[in-house]
This record gives sequence, C-alpha cells and structure tokens, in this order.
Amino acid sequence: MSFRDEESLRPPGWSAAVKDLAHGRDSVAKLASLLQLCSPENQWPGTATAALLVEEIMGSITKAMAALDAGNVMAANQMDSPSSCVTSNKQSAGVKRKTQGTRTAVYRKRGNPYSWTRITSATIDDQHTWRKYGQKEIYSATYPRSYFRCTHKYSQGCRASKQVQRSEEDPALFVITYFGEHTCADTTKTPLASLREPCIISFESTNGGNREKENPSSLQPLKQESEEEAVSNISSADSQHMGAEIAGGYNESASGLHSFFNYGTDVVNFEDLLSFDLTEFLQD
DNA sequence: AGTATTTGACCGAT
DNA sequence: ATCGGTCAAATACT
Repeated sequence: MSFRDEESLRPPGWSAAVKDLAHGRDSVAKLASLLQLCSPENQWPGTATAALLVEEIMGSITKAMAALDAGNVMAANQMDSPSSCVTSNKQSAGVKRKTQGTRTAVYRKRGNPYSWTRITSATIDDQHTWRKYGQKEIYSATYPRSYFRCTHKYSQGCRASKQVQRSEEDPALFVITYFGEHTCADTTKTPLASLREPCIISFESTNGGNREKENPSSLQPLKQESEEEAVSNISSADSQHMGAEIAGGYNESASGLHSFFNYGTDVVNFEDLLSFDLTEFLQD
C-alpha cells in the first residue's frame, strides 16, 4: 500500500493529533531532563512523584500514538485482501517447513518505539497471562532473551507481547520490555497501570538507581509468567535455585522485590524511549 | 489428552 | 552476511 493510500484512510485531524502528541512528548522529555538534574542531595520530597507522573504522561502519549497507529494499521489491513498472508517466494521454493504468513508487520517490532521497559529483580504480576514462544541468544549480550506473547493472541487477537532478559549490569535484575497494548478481555490492569502500585522511576544508572518495593500482592503465582523461568536456560540449576529463593524470599521478606523504571543510560535511555520517529510514523 | 515450553529453522531488517 | 523476532515440531508437564 502506498503512503498516499494510507493517508487517505486516516481520519480528519489525524496528523494534527500526532503532531500534538509529539509536542507533548517533547515537553515531557524536557521535564524528564530537568528531573535528571536533581541529584540525591537536592531532591525535593516530590521528586519521586514527579518522576512517576512524567512516566505516566509519557506512557499515555505512547499509548495514544500506538492507538492511532493501530487504527491506521487496521485501516490498512482492511484494504489488504486476505490473500496478503501468502507464503513468501523463498518459502514456496524451499518446502522445508509449513507455510508461514508474511512477517512484514511482525518485523516492525525491531526498533518499535511503542514499547516500555520495566526492570525488576523478582517476578511481578502485570495482570496478564503470557505464553513463551521463543528464546534467543543475543549478540553482545551475556544472557539470552525470552519472548512472550499474550495467551489470548489467537483467541482474542491480543497483540501484546513482551521480552524478558537478565540485566547485564546486575544479573539479579530482569529487563522486561512490553510491546503493544492488551486488547484481550481478561485485562484488568495494563502494565503501565500497574505502576500505580508503589514503584519508583529512576533516572539514574542501574547501579545507582533508586528502587522501591513493589506491592507484594503483585507477585505472579503462575509458572508461565515467572521471569526467572523465562530465562531458565541460562542455567537450569541456577534458575531453580532462584525461583525457590524468590518465592521463599517473598514469604519471609519483601526486601528482595524491587520494581522500577530506569531511563538512565545504562539500561534504557529516556530519550530513546520517547524517540518516536515522527517522520516514519507519519509515512509508515 | 490437553496445554505449555523448548529449540532449531526460517526469514525480514539492517 | 549477520542479527534478531517468530514459527512450529518435538518434548515436557499437569
């Protein structure tokens, strides 16, 4: 589909809305930069709250832009015939595997700006059920990355997914990157909404980042949702130990539970997180 | 038996 | 050519 075709599908004011959101995003980025200037000595009591609010605003903008984009994609899909899900030429020539649909849309995830990252040292309950569909050794990364999709991807067409990877700086931490919004019926809380639980945003590096306990009620009881098992192949013995340790640690003390956003340079660059490619967004 | 996970292969993006 | 995201058969688990 050409850019012009997509443009004609957009509702009136679509571009203006995107531009306004982009402006808001820039403003939030500036505010985040100001907050970053607050050293531990000169922080005022509302620093943490302000940081949380900044993150929430950013999340809202992210979701709004994602929603606009999703609507655009839906419109685009409606223009495509069902036969667009065809086997690639290579595939039909190969015959090694069953046919797979085109992955044109799938690969948009690489560099996808509509994502948010969470770092946690324990299993957390984001109120969604996930199913692991892959694990990959990542070049220049010590630990493998695990891939999860929403359990209701096929039953309800939920497009949410997440990636879990052990932190390079602190192997006890897990970096969880969420993609897409849950549209499934069992959604009771979005990952961002869950951040309304006691939680802190850190604008510092991982090593020096502020951490705060997450609501213990958010622990995930389901095996399939445990992040420590998500990277189980790092070392099965280690992960088993870890799983027991986390479970036991929680019962005895919640001190081991930390959940925070980190937009520091070591893990997630805040600018990167906010760096929608507006040009691409408008033309994609 | 049904469901979830593991893991090698496939293939688009860079 | 390489990397990384996804698929799907095989396997494990309940």
